[in-house]
Amino acid sequence: MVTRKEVAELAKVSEATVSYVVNNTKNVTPEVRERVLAAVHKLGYRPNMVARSLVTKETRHVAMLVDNLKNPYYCEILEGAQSIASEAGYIVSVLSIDVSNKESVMELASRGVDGIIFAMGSERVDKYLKIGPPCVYVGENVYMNYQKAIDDMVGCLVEKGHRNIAMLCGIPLDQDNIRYQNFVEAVKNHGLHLNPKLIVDGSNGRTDEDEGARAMTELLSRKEEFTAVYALNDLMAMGAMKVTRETGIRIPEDVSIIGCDNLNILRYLSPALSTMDVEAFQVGRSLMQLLIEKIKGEPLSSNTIETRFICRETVAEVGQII
Amino acid sequence: MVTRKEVAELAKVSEATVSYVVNNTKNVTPEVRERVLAAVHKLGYRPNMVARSLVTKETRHVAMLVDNLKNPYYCEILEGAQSIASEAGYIVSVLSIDVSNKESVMELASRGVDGIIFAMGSERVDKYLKIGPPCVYVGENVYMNYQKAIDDMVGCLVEKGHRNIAMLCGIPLDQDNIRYQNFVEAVKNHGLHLNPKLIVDGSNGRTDEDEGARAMTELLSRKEEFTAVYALNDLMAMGAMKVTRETGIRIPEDVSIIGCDNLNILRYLSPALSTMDVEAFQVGRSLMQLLIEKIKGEPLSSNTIETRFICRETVAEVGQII
DNA sequence: CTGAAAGCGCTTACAG
DNA sequence: CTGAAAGCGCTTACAG
Repeated sequence: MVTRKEVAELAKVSEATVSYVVNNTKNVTPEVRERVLAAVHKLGYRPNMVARSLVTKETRHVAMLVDNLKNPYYCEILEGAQSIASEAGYIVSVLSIDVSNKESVMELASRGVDGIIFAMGSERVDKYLKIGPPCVYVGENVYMNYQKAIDDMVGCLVEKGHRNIAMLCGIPLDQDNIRYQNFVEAVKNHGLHLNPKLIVDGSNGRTDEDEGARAMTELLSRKEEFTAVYALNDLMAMGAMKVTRETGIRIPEDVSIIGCDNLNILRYLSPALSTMDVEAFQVGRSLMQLLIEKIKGEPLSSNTIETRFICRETVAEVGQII
Repeated sequence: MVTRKEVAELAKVSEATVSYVVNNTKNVTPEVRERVLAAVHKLGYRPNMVARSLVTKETRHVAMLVDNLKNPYYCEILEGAQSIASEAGYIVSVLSIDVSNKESVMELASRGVDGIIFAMGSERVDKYLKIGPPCVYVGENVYMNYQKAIDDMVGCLVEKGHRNIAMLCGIPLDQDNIRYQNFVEAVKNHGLHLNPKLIVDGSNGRTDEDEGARAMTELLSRKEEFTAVYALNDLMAMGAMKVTRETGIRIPEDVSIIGCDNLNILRYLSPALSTMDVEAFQVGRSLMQLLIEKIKGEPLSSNTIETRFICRETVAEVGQII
């Protein structure tokens, strides 16, 4: 790499002056400016960001923590975040984290990341982490309002004659499982009785297809009556669909299934999965935007994303005989 | 952040000694060592990686460039790369790049990344880029041998009576489109005639569902006879399936469809897409492994990944009436 | 308008 | 075994 020193020598100015014109941070006479620019161009000089970071204390590098990178939902959030980041000169690294690992957060801090996006819906880390870079949390700084979508979903099911709706929870109930709470609320709102045996709690904190399959298997083994299943997210719903089909139960004739996230891929499933749109790309944008504000020390605003129930082919009238 | 200086003061040693024990890089008497460690622990000291990088010239940060982050295939590669990276103390950032953009590679260089993984199957960048960090390329350093899988695929189709097999190419033919070349070879090997009108070239370099839909539409508009379609990757195959279904053509009764990548998600499609397994996770691991070797200046070995045709429900006998 | 100098937090010969 | 000192490539008051 060519350094500032070489540019200074070629342009016959001091190293400081090179910085001044490169960063456009001080008035410089046009002639000097031109000389420096010419030298920069000729040598192909680019400032060493590591050195710059050491003095400015900012790396323009943020991290995004997810619990399952394979979930396309996170890819969309990431793309959203990157769209804002690249405009602002930031770069974002995604890391898969098993648990909310204090150690790995500390390592990120020592790497000098300017901020961290917690994209997984888990508990906060910076509460017991006084130091460390600014953080934003999905569910907190960007709040996703599932209540209306879940209300609509339950309403739609009730209208079609469903009374016994199961839920595959994924995230354990002892953690903040907003979607579960919203579901309980929605069930009440529609005058249904909530049968606790139709609620399958999460086990290992995973929320992927395998967990969906596991939870569905568990649900079936309970021998309770149900005509609809709401899974925490689309991946779990897909796992549940697989188990359901393999058991010989028809979708949607025998059981209706609903997911959440509105993954792009769903449009290619058959039957097409009913779900809730959560505008993941927009969530990513908002998270990054808020993080940048927080980094700059601006008063932290927060953002609410509305979600929306999308009824597709996996939902049908109860008792419909085909 | 607490600095080395504070640790030195608390432990009553020089700053150099702190480095020596933290990095375990020189013999230090046990007593001194203990004193330093105690101070480190008490203060919660972590070395500032930015400062360290400035002198060691390594950031243990690598970048991975992809053309479509939404393709789960890249997520698997990324996970593979990260599994090796985290063991070796590296962190990897993914960046979506529209074209093989020299400018963005230069920016990564000025950020001090230690290396770059080119995961998209596009042309090399470092050929006309003398400076810049070490790079590894999928298709070059990790070579994916599609020939056998594609041979098997064509063989399987021929056996089922197919004679006119179309291909949706995605990557333009003027770039290195290995899978297209392998396909041409395989068609020859099985004594078939290659009808150029059944080859749909890529348009914009995209290789996603939309491009698959576009290419399939284009293929149908040509009014040529065909009974099978091989798409560059699973995403394109899914786009093609959608268009096919919407046109009222049945899969696989009227047309067989084959993709490539063996995305996890395929197991949940119906009919299940035939594809080729490319061991994306393993590809990621190999890429990262090779990159680390290259960074260390070790003689660069290369790696071949074998692929394998997987016949599922989207392939059927030709002319089969149901 | 320009530059000499201090300093960012580290590593690592080198001398004691 | 320990530490004083130079240096990594920058930014930025400060003085001229």
